[in-house]
Amino acid sequence: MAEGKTAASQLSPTIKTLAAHTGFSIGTISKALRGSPVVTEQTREAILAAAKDLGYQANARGMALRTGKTYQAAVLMPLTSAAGYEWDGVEYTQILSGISQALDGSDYQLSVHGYRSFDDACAIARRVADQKLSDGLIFSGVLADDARVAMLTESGFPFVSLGRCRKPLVYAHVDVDNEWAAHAATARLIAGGHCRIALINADRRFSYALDRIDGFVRAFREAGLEPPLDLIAGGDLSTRFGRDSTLALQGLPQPPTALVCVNESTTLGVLSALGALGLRVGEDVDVIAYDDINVSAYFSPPVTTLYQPIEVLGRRLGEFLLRLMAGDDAAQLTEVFRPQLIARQADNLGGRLDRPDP
Amino acid sequence: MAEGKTAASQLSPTIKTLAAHTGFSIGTISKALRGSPVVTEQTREAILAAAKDLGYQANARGMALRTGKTYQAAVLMPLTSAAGYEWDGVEYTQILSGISQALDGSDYQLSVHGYRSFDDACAIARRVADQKLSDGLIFSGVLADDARVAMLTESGFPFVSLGRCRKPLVYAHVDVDNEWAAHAATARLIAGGHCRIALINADRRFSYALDRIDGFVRAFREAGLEPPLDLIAGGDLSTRFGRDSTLALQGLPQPPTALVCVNESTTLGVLSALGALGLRVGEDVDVIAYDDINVSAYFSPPVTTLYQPIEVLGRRLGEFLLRLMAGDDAAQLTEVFRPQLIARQADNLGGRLDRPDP
DNA sequence: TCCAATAATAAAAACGTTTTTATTTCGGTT
DNA sequence: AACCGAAATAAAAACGTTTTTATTATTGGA
Repeated sequence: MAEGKTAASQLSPTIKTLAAHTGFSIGTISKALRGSPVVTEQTREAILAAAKDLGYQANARGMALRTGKTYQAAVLMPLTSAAGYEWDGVEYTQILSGISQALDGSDYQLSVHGYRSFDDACAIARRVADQKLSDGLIFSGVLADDARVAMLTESGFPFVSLGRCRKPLVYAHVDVDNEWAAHAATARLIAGGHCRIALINADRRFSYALDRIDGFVRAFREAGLEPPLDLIAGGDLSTRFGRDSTLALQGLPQPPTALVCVNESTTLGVLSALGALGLRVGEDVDVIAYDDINVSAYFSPPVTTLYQPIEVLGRRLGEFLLRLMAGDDAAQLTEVFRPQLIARQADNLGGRLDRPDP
Repeated sequence: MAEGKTAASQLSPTIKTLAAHTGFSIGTISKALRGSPVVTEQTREAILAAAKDLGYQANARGMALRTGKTYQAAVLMPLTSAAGYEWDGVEYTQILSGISQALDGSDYQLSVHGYRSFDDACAIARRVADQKLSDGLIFSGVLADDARVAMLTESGFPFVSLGRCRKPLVYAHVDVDNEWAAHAATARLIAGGHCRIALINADRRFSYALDRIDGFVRAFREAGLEPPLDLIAGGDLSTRFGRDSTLALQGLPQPPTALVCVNESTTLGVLSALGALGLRVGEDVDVIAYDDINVSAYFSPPVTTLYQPIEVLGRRLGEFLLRLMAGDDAAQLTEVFRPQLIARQADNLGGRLDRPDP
């Protein structure tokens, strides 16, 4: 009974609604909205006014179908399903937060793909690129020889990685200067009089784990010492790993007198193990940690850290991806952050570090 | 020069490609793929074989445009931009992990929308629903009177909340039995001989903060005691808040002898403050904490917790949303989890709790 | 005064689906 | 033998855009 128009006006307005209201054709409407120079200023204004009036919002699916774009920015996120590893990957909240902020003003939506293993991550990356599930991709946990980086670089699919692989490929990335940081931490401990220093590290297949070993080794070499390679532990970055590896290391004939920890999750496990062994941090043992979620200040005692606000990295990841999708050159979109050393009491060995050199 | 077919075969195959290969019309192809009963078993098989052969994958954008669905499940995620609050919201990694797992086999993609304030969250929820940016929505941090719940319930947009509001509305939700948990923790401490018990709680506008106060108060009432309302602190759930509020409480004329902490982030701050004041946890002061990321076991000393694997809640959120989007009744999609008390040494007050009753 | 060139807009096609409507085929009735 | 109904499939329309092509109106020049 009621004419169609009435019913239609209930639904969200389309470009056709605008056409009916303004009297222009849908093509003209589209051009006006996209800012094409072929429409008169006067027409554009009329159309924009009508669009505002009716609360017109372009239908993302229509655009997506026609243009082939998805207006999605995808992130690969590690799933932490195992019980006891709940703290694993907590930094992802920060990363996603940063990316989300970067994408905020843009036309892009943030979509998250969970993966269970590296192979899983590769398969998903391939699927995203092949099926064009998104217009760009962000991921972390880069291996020294990372299949995702290789594959996506070759196919030209836009992506930004948090971390660098060890192949001479050109691609957009954000990273922390892990070699520098490990060197700084180790050198500081060596200066404090330590020579049995442990490195609680990630698994060696990760590129950043190798970087850290490099920095660790360099600090010893520069001091004229042989690096204690037996004190390098590699594993998942869980609290449990931090605890277990510390217990194992302290059971050695020549246990470490200081530890460099690769993130705060493991650091908590390290502190827990040291406490259980009756070792006082800052007196019996020194600890320096990588700081990813800025919580080390609250450990007892507070731990000296290399701090890098990870959310800032996340924001940069998002910014880079936007620029990449806008056509910028990947070679220009790289940044390596150098973390900041925040000295707290726990690596001071009872004030020894402050003691003037003899 | 080369015929069009060759070029087309490079791109991902569409329903038209299948039509050309099998000789059927695109309508029949579509019906066969969707499992419509009108096509012969024989044709279906032929079509399915061809689809497999060519690696056909339905184009999500085409489907989306035609059906009006988006095949997106959206999650509202709080952004934690302030420096010093990096640990805020770390549990979101777990939540997203759980949701992602639930969505894994489905046709739905997980998309994340960050928000900066409650009003922001409301605005985004409204936009998602109005513009149909997704087919369903998940969010947490429910207020006692939550505009999102009210708005979405009224509009009929599918959503699942982590937490319940205090209005008599029917909607899908997952929650923790916070009243029970606060009661359990408080009663345990009262049984241990405490009567000056503090509750380090979230802001009172959150529904779950009120639930916890209810349980806290009930435990005192049941013991014939007046609840110490002056010892209820409310704030953001940061580590800093845990520390600051503990320092403030311990400065009172009659400071608390025990604390119930509302999550692990604040707990770390509480422990940090107690350590700074020279108070030994488990001897001078007792602590029971809500356990959200299962890290309390590594605190020094380990803290007794009410443990609920939050990833399980996340998975249930995803499952409920899928069923809701499939047309299930929201009234049936509710679940309240009761956390598990994991007794550790730190709420024992030097063994007092284990002492047989006189 | 007329033509060509230009500007502005309209019309049509296309993206890849699903769904509705139309057509064909075939076995069974009358 | 003509017809009917059902079954299977084909054809067409539609979702909301963008882009290409076509049309109309306007201007300037000879």
